[in-house]
Amino acid sequence: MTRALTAKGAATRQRIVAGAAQLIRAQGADQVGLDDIRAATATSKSQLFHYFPDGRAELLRAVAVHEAAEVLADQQPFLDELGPEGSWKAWRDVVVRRYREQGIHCPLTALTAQLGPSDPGIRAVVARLIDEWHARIAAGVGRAQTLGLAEPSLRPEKVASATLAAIQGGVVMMQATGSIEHLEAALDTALAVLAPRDAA
Amino acid sequence: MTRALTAKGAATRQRIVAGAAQLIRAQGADQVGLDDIRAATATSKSQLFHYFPDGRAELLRAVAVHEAAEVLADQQPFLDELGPEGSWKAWRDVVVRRYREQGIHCPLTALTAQLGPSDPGIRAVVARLIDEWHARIAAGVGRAQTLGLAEPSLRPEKVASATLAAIQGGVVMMQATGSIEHLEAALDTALAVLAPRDAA
DNA sequence: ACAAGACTGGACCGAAAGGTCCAGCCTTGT
DNA sequence: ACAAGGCTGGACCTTTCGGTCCAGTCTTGT
Repeated sequence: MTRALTAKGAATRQRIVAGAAQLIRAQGADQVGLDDIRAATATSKSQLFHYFPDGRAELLRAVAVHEAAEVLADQQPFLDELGPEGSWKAWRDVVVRRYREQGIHCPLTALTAQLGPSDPGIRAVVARLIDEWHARIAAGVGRAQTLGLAEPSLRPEKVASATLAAIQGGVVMMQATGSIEHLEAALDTALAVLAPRDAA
Repeated sequence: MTRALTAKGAATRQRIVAGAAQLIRAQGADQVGLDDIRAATATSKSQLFHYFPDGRAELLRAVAVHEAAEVLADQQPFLDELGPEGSWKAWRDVVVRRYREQGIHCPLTALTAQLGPSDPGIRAVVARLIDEWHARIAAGVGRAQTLGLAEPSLRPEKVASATLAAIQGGVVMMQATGSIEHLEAALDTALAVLAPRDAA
């Protein structure tokens, strides 16, 4: 952590992480070797180990951090504006579109299921992402309640858990079946408690 | 498929599949090599390839089939008795207990995320499991409606999608955070539409 | 200008793991 | 009893892949 990185070095490191993340998103973590990353980022073996002395494991942790930040960034500004009328649908559409476009490739799933089990560090990164995501949704529920748009008796954390689980579960089902319908149905159902008249 | 298997051969094959499934459940698919399976099942390399000529890939497909059947079997008889008053809670408790006990090790997740992406055959097995599971839940919703215990306007398939997604998503969140609370909250919320007074 | 050290290229190594092969044993059907 | 062929053991091959090493180049601070 006390390494001295020049501007050039930082750029190279960033290029490696971004390139590796893209490969992993597209092909799955266990399908991507250091050689693939090396080729995709126009680097050499020694550069990989220069910037990530602990090798593959450290690089993958960096990818996890990168992807976790990306997941939240993709939902902005909608995620932090949850609360008002229409804000839920706008966010929902962003989420659904995002998963529809990237198909079966979910960075979170790739990291949790493929790397998490054998790497506590990555597990921690994903756990923090879940917590953060959960907190932001819960905050939105709270704002909706303040605005008088949601039942005051609802517990925001519980609604947030259900909503987030609907997304994650919908993605799992999409990855298995190839259909995005389950995701839409689950997310709509979870959000129905906030705007009952929108439920189908 | 037209192979001639004696009783002894079938038993050995079954032992290999069950042993491999257990290892994969405990350690993750990519952590289990043919040598581990060989050691755990007291077999030799040639036996593995005798019963699974296509090697590792074919064996993993067999494990997928085995695990998929297990997932549904574990929920019986509760799954097929969904509908009446109290049946949902009984089933919910079975599901929650099951995941609480096996912790972060979910056979479905292991297969989908670790093997599915690179093996269409396994994807198909998991897809069929999802469809079957979904259909059984939907059937239960239909029975509840017939019994007058659920809103007739509910679409059973949509409720089933939301419920199944709540389970899958809750498991993903449990694997990441280590807490089963999200799973319980999500599943309870999804089932709340069937018995509104039970919702917290 | 000139060290110090950050940066880069690529050959090389060793372990791991999937897969092959063949020789010998056991079961089955006639 | 005796082939035919399923069943088993284990040595061996081959490729992949993470990781090491070293020599050489470019940057930076003084």
